[in-house]
Amino acid sequence: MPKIGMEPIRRKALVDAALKAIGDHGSLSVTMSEIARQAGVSAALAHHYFGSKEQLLIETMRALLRQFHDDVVGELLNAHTPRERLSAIIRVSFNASQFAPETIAAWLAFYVEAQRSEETRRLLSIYVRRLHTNLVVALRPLAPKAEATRIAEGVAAMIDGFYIRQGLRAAPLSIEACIALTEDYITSKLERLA
Amino acid sequence: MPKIGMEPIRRKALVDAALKAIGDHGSLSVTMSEIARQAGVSAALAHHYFGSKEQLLIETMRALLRQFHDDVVGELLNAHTPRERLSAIIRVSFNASQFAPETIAAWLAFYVEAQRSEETRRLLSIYVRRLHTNLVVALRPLAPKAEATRIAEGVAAMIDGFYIRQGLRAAPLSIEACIALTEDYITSKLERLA
DNA sequence: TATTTTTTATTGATCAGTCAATCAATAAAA
DNA sequence: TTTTATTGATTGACTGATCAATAAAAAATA
Repeated sequence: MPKIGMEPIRRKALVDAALKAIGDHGSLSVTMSEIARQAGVSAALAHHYFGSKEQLLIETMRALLRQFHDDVVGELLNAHTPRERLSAIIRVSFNASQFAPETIAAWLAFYVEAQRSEETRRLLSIYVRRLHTNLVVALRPLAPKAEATRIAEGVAAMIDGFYIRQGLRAAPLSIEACIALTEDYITSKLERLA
Repeated sequence: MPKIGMEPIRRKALVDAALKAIGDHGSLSVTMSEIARQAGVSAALAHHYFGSKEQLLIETMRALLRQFHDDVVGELLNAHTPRERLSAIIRVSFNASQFAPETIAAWLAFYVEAQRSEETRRLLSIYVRRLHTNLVVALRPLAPKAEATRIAEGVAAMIDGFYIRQGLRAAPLSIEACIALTEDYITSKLERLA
């Protein structure tokens, strides 16, 4: 019983379903059928709206990126000092939605996919650059440019590192511990400048 | 023209080929045929010696782990002060063979595989624990236990973070820069204790 | 020593299963 | 009547795994 205007609804449902499926499965080698079933539609419909599996996965990745970006922007609104801005960025990186096992699995899977897919690499690079820029801008009032850049690189690596380690349920570091260690890194580096 | 005693030769060739194929392909979804071709044998032979693709991949991962471990042990022999030991560990993490694109791709792929495969997760956990232990042992003379642990966690995350970022050929940080930033993190943290 | 038997090495052919993609068909809305 | 929504059925390609067949080396036996 087809109702009109389903396209955006189905697209969103399929992207959400893809994320869920990737998370459950722990990799991008999920089938269109799995995703479609999760979304409550047929695999044919998924192809109808996205053309190909690759395209659906890229849209999923875009959604992940957008989610992160929105979270950052939201948190930055309430941050008024440079240090608060740094904390906001860190907090978002480790907040519950980003740190959910399925989200982590998806990010990891996309990192791997970036080895092969130009488009995925391009999208991940955007994330990397945005994070870097945000960090440098927040650090700029607290450190000279060269130093701000280097701290930003260290922080970014630390965030990604904690992130992938969380993927192995083996390194039992709490969210709070990850945040504390990252904050502490910044503090240590800034203190040395004073 | 079968010669006797081929088993160890073929096993090694196949594991090397798997690593190469994974590196080229950028993921674990390589076919047995690809791996076998790379090793110059038939796919049937690969099955003959390893039983299954999964087993071959696990052996490949083991080889990667062993290589890393051997490198660490080798470097630690020449390191006599605590700080030298730390530098040795860092140097190995970023040395050319570990930082080769195909090696990085393989590590990344295994991180993803760990989401699904118990055995892979177990192996990766060994790497994580070993690295942690090595770092803590080296740090112990320089910092109280609790602090040593925390620095070790930060360093480990940083290493892994730089690592996966290297996978995206987008974040152009040289090996030397990664080493310098990691060393610098340790220095900053230790200075604060003095 | 000459022979037969067993073990090891190796592959081409093939099976059985999976999966992305396509398409024709159906039906409700416009 | 055209457009939008939807699916079941099917196709075509791929792939992990198996197996029978071949041949050389080694071991056993005569």
